Amino acid sequence: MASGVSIKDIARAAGVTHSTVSRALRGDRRISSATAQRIRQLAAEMGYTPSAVARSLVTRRTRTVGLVVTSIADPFVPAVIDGVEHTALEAGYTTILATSRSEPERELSVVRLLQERRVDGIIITASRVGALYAGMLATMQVPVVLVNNQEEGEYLYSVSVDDVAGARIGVEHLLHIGHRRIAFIGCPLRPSSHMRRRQGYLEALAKEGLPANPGWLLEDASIADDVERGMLGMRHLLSLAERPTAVFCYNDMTAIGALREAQRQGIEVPADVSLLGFDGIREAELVQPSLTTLRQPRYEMGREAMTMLLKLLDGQPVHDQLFQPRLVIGGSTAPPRTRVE
Amino acid sequence: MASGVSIKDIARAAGVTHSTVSRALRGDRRISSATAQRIRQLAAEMGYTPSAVARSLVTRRTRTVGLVVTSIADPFVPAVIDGVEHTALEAGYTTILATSRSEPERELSVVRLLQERRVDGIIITASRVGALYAGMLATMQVPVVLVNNQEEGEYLYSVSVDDVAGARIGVEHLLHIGHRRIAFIGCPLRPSSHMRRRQGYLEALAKEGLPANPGWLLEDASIADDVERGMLGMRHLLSLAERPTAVFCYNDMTAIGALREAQRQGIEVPADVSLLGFDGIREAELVQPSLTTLRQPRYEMGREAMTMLLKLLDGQPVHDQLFQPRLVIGGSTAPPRTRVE
DNA sequence: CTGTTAGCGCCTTCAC
DNA sequence: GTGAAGGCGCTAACAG
Repeated sequence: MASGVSIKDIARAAGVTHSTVSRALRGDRRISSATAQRIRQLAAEMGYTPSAVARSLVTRRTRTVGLVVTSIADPFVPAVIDGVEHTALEAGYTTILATSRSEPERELSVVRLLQERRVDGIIITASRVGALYAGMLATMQVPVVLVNNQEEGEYLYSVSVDDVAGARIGVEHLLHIGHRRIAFIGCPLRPSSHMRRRQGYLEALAKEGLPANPGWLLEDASIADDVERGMLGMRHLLSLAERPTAVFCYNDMTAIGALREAQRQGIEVPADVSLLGFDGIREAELVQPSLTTLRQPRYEMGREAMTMLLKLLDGQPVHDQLFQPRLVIGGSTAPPRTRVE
Repeated sequence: MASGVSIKDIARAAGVTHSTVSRALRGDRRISSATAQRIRQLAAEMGYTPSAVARSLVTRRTRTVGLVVTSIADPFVPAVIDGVEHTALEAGYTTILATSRSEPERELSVVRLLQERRVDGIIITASRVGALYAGMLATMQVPVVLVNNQEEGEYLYSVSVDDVAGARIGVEHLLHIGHRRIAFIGCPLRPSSHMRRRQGYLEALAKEGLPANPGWLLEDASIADDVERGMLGMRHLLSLAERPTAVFCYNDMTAIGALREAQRQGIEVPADVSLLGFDGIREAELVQPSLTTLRQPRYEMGREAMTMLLKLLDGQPVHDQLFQPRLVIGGSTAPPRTRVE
């Protein structure tokens, strides 16, 4: 800890009480501008730095929020952090960062740590135990906002992307340019968005009167790494007698894996097979061809989560926010080479 | 803030003093295991969560470190955060994250904020005002560790990558495969590493007896965005009567910009011009062709910075660490098509 | 306008 | 083995 000098020291030097110093330093109108001036001067000279921990003890607010993310290596995460951190700082709040590595126990222990730190509120992205917080909210008096909660069930405040609509719009695009044989490489390890994107995929097919081919619906829960799951998924699809002409991938990193595998086998994208991603991460623009994808407004979602938290801390009512993803057309989708039926 | 229950409440319920509770909860051997057991039981039932802020006030340690980064959008940053955060958590420390946006004033105000929070130590990446902390270290009693400090001058503890050696090795690789006309697109906005990479570049040329062509040494301080500076730099180089056959770019994002511009003009990489990056970020592997680059062990550098901080907090002596970047050969470099002289 | 007093939740001698 | 008392640095009534 720092700067041994406290308001008492300043008080002594100024010949006043520590409460006078406290007031002067915080700009209380009741202090004569003369003494206030003198005190501020002294504080600066003596190198005084107020102690947020002492203040927090008495005000019972730390002006600190906890931000729990799965992993900073997940390309989805950084922009969310950015949105949260900027909004927090603007409001004079500090952000404590913690990673859960997508492990439920770790997520809980990290939340406990944040409680001890007496954060005023908590934001959790891709929580796998979101429902728990509804109950905990009673005991722990801090509000929790979930971003893209990954567990079905009751929970309180949330900011999410509309997975169903996104998937539907994306698959509709594929249908629109002529595809009829469309596969889906999912990610059951993120149960909530997996099911929702799957649903949007099925809805789009159904609307077109197309039956879902179960052999084209990949739901492998054994592979955590997105790129690898995309590669293996693609390898499987390409080995089928009846190949799809387009593949909707759970997210961009999965699509990148699929792309890599296709190119490795000399399959051309999009000429031989079209690829659709989800997320709109920077990497999607860098690969060749660039990915057609559904962009999540990640920065804005981070901002909104923090804004929501600020409202909750202010006692204002809030309602859940559902963000619409936007279709970004890249080079990975094109009409199928051979029209089927 | 949370959980109204304090050790006093537990004391009352257990029929002992709050000091007994304090001891029992922290496993003081002097408390009979019977009462200790009872107290722990009670604490759990009552949903007690110790207050780190109250504890910090008396112990004068927060077990918290501040981590200042330029921007989380900088692809260099996330892995460093990861290394710091993991190491911190292992040691029971919490990480407060703050971004400086590479603005010196903002960096300083953020550091002040961290001081108020009474963090035990601070880690700053790519600081532009590193030297200041040497002086401040006297007043503020918290140690500061700099990662890739971007300002020449006196400072205390640091973890850096060996820019000179990295640049030299990279350019030697270009020379080795036959290039003689090698340009450099620098980044004067990061003064320290710019100068060092420039130096390594010049040293490698000199060792080969090659004069440095000033027209091939680009030092534009007016463009902050790496990709854009790479694009414009490349455009300029391609417009020259005497074109280079290879370009060493300050970092990978700059190289990606250069690559994009070359491809836009129908110039083939590496056939027409070779490209060398620096950093070894994930994006370098995704572009076509993948970049030849110098990989910085970013995660390890984050770990080392935090480890160093822990030692400092423990009163142990530390010495600066210089990490060696590793040459990663990708598809962006090849022998020049036409041998010159 | 300024001083007095109390207490936030916890740790820590010093007694018993 | 446990209690009593004091204080970490600050804010917040309540007096004057």
